[in-house]
Amino acid sequence: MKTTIADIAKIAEVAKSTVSRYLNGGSVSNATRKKLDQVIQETGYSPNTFAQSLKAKKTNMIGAIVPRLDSFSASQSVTSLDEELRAHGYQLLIVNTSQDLSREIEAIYDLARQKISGIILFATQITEAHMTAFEQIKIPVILLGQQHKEVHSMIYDDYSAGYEIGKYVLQQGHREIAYLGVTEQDIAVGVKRKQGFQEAVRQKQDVHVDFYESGFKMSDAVVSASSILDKDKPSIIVCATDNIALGVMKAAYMRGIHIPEQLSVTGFGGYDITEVIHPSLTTVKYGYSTAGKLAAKNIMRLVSDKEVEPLTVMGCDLLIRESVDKI
Amino acid sequence: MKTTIADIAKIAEVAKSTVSRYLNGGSVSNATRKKLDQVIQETGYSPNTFAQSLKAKKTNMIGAIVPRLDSFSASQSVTSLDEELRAHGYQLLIVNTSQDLSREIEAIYDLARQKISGIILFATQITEAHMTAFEQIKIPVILLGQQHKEVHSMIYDDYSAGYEIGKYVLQQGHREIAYLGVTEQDIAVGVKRKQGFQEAVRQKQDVHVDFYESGFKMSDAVVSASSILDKDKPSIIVCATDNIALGVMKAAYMRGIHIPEQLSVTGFGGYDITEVIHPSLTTVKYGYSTAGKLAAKNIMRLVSDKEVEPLTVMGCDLLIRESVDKI
DNA sequence: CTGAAAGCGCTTACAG
DNA sequence: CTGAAAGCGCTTACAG
Repeated sequence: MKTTIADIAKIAEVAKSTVSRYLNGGSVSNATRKKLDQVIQETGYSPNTFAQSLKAKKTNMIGAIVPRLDSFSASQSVTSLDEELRAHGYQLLIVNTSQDLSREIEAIYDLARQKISGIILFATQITEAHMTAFEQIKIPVILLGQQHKEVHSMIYDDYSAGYEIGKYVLQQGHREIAYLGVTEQDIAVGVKRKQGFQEAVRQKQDVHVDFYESGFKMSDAVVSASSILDKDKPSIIVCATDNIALGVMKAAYMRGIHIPEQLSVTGFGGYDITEVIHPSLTTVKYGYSTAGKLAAKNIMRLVSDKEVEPLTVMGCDLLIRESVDKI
Repeated sequence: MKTTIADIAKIAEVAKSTVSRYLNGGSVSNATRKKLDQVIQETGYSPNTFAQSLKAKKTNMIGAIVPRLDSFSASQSVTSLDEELRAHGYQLLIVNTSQDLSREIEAIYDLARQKISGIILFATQITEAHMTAFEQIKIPVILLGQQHKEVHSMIYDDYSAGYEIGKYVLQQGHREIAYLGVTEQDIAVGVKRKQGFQEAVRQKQDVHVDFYESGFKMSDAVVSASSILDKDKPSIIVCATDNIALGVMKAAYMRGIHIPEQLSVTGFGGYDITEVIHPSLTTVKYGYSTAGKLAAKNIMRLVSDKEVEPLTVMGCDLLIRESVDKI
């Protein structure tokens, strides 16, 4: 039998409103406080969150909409987001959309219906439907990983990351380059990284770059890399993500090509695994944990009606390791 | 302005109860159905979930308590759990405990307070406190990954997995073996896998096995492996998890030891990455996705008061790849 | 400091 | 098939 505020009011011989006040830190006389302390102790009372939310018309919940959980970047960011939020009394509700854009839209409305206080969207593409949803729900939203001028956004400095990788690769003497990117639908990963890379190339003479496109999965990359290696002889394959780089390395091994002696490889991301493999992967480290934590701080500010910069740009660090040869 | 059931009742000129019935699939005349269809359409009405739950005294939410999100096994299982649940109209609420056992207990009570319908606990250890919590909350619980006689449990056949690995390793001619395990606090990973392995060894003559213990992290394994290789010359290191195996491989590379020519390595788990690295890792594949899906089915049955086997044992498959040499 | 009362948005018998 | 009414458990002005 669940005890309610009415039960404990009766036992303690006070009014329900007094109990409520006590519970919410309002002023109560010492005598009643004592009594209430005890009664609540004994009954093991705990408030019904629905009734609370129904009245208060809000919750302490923050929603995170994530395209997938089983990726290094997502799990890192979500974990730190969750920890930071919980440390401040918020609860994180994670919605996995399995990379289905329409589910993303559904999730936005769904979360709003559940009176979530704020939303963090791990964004890949921002469509019209997204914007419509944001306008309708009137709940603070933060975009993580992509930017849009009308929404609070947190992005990595993908352009610089691409530029840094490009500069380093050229410095190491590479002139025959294959760039294995992803769809341009993804502005951050597909466009910005490539643009930064291209800028580095532009500043150098006699460089030849072929651009290719792959899916995000390792297995996609294995296929793409194989077809590149079939017809081309680049000294390096610059990959738009660590996952793709891993796939390329696999493809190389499968044909007996040694890395980095016969083929150099780079990635973007800085996944843990890239340090452990052999040779370790030269890549750009993205601060996924830091981003999650910062996203938490920002959404909490927005929820409390405090100011937040419309755009936060997070830096990245070039990680020079073993997968690139000097030629 | 949020529209409520009262608003739409007024607009459609019917009673609130009629609207509610309409919403919940009760019998309504064709005329009123038409009208309601339209009004709800126009107003974009969506029900307040708190009010619903307050009355109904339950939710369509299932809670998952997870020690960490950033592991292959957890993210795989959670993803499929989530998908299966959503396909049946349930929502998954994920609670990350950051491997803190006391947070796990808190989470159990927390979820109960939120009137969650069922709980899936990604278990590592089951303590007294857990059992007390389970009894108090009176909500269906499923343990995933560990077993307890008083709770519905789903486990992998760790004993057989250990046995299979052992049999294979011996078959390949290995006689000087280092077994790198984990704490025995973890019955499944620390005890069962080792016991299965030992059983295989017992059936063979002249085998020498040294048992060591490592933490779960790759970096822990690098250290443990280094100290093993310093003083010992096993022909193989059998590791209790893929993560540990990855760490061992790293340690070997760092000292210029070739795998598998100079040292063989095996793991448990079947993480995706183990197929991509070079040499690919011989390991036992655990069906994390299948497990998640099955856990979803089981908890839904329990929530609907249907019978579920107290113990579900899930099989594993030996994956023979490149990291073990025949000697 | 304390209590009575209204109300949050919905559902559920109970009549009609 | 439809409606009036009570109630889920809590909070919030408003008096006292």
